[in-house]
Amino acid sequence: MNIKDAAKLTDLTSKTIRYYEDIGLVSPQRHANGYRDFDTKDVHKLGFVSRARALGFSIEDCRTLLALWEDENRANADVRAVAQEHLDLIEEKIEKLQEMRSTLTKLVSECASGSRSDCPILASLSPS
Amino acid sequence: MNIKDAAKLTDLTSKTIRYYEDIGLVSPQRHANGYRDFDTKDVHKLGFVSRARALGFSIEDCRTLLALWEDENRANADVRAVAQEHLDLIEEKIEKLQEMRSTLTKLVSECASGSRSDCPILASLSPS
DNA sequence: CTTGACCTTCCCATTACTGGAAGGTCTATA
DNA sequence: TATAGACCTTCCAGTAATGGGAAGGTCAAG
Repeated sequence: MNIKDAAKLTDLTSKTIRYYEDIGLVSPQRHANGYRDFDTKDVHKLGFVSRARALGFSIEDCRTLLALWEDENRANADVRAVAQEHLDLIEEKIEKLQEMRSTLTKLVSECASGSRSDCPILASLSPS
Repeated sequence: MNIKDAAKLTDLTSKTIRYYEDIGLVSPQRHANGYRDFDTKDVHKLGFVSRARALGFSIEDCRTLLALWEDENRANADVRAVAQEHLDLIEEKIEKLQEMRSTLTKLVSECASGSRSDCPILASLSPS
């Protein structure tokens, strides 16, 4: 299967798939003309990575998860550890963003309601 | 004032300040020996940017906000618009992250509780 | 006069791609 | 058979916002 078809099946772009080959996530065969030839296994791997990325896993996490996926003797705990670590990162990001949101929401609403000429948003950013 | 002192006053690093000069956010004078010389106004600008960055504003947002800050005739609505747009972005990110969190939390807990050999996390990433 | 803490510029690395140029290949149609 | 256009290839550069580190200049203290 050519790259575009593989891309369609995995919700990736051809560009991205080439990049994934560059960094060693997949290694499709080549046709005589040099075109990449993706088999079922390649497509499954790409789909796996695509879904993991959609859950926010980093490429390196994906690499690890792929290896675990292909490892008959893996321990579930190893997979769980990767996911848990990622989850912790997500929690952190959410908290940080919620803090920003809280501050900004307040400033924006103050700025909206006041008809005065000084802007609460700029004021909060200005040196005290 | 030398760069390190400006950095300390603004919670930035010297590296970051040099970068901000590169991209035109500040333009400190130079001493005869070539060292940057930050005056009060430079430091205020850097502090402004530092605080805006801490609220998640992009560098380009910071550039816009700085310009508005220095514009005597600015309209509050302009500032509010920048902040509101940023706020919308933050909301989006939070929602996306919360979705990821919800999915991952479920998978991790399933993986933790089950003593079976198939891993729910890997299973959810595998091709259907 | 030397040490160590600064300062400078410059270039490379990061993350996960995306865009584009230059050129080769395949297939269908005129 | 010629050609259009839809693919494919590689390679190079750019993104955001820094961080790391090399190579070298400067300054103040002891």
